[in-house]
Amino acid sequence: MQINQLAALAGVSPKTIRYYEEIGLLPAPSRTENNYRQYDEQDAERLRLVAGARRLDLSLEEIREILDLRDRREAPCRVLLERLEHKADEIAERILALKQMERELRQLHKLGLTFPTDDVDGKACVCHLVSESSNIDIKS
Amino acid sequence: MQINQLAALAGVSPKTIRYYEEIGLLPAPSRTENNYRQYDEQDAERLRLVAGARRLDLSLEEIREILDLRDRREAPCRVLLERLEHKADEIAERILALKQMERELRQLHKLGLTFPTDDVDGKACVCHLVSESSNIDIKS
DNA sequence: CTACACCTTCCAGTAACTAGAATGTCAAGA
DNA sequence: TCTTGACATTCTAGTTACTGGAAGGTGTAG
Repeated sequence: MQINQLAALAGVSPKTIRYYEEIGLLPAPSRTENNYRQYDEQDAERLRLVAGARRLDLSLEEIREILDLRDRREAPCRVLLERLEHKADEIAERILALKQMERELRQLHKLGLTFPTDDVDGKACVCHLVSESSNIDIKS
Repeated sequence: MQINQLAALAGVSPKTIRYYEEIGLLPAPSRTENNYRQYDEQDAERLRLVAGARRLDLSLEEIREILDLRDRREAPCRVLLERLEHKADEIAERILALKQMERELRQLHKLGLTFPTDDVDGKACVCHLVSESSNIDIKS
């Protein structure tokens, strides 16, 4: 199959596939006589693993590790399982941080609404609040 | 004050300050006779606004808009206020997406635990689950 | 005199692609 | 037969917001 077809199958762009090949994540495939890349089901499976892992937000480096294990015929399952859990923990943390940030933004917004919106220089302006935002204590 | 001092004041690195200057976010400051950058309180205030906004995850382009308004003596508060709200909405969305992803990862992990961990080729391996993860229906 | 801590510029690299230019190949329709 | 369109190829460069490092100048303390 050609690159476009493989791309559709895995849900990525052809550019992405060439990129993965360039960085050595995917092996260089055979070519037809007109120099088109030629893929088979095995390539598709490998790419699906990559794309699936990407969708789960694993980094290309993490994915490379997993593929390397697989290429050395060591079962990557244990490692993959670990990564999955680790990633979930990371995401949970990220969620907490984002929640905190959302709270701050909403607070700042609410506070800013009570301020005049045409005071360029004065202190009574949301700009000033933002400048100082690292120092604002936000309760609740 | 010198660049290091300004950096400490605003909570960013000197490199970052030079970078901001390079892309025109901060004006080129005056120099001492030995070519060191020389900053004053006004510079500090501007950088604090930038740093504060960055901490709230506004992009440099968004910040540039706000600064441009201010430089044209138009009060940027309204725009900034809008941006804050918009950013908060964006973050809320992102949180939802991440929560979904966390759920998926945990599900996958749990499911993977019930599979053998030494099956490189077989379908009964978490690797295979990941390959197919886009197709898995995750309830709850 | 020599560390040491500052400062300067410039070049390169990060992650994971994406955009675009210039060119080649192939099948179908007028 | 010609041309149009949809594929394919390679290459370069851009994205975001910095960070790291090299190579060198400056200023102060011991």
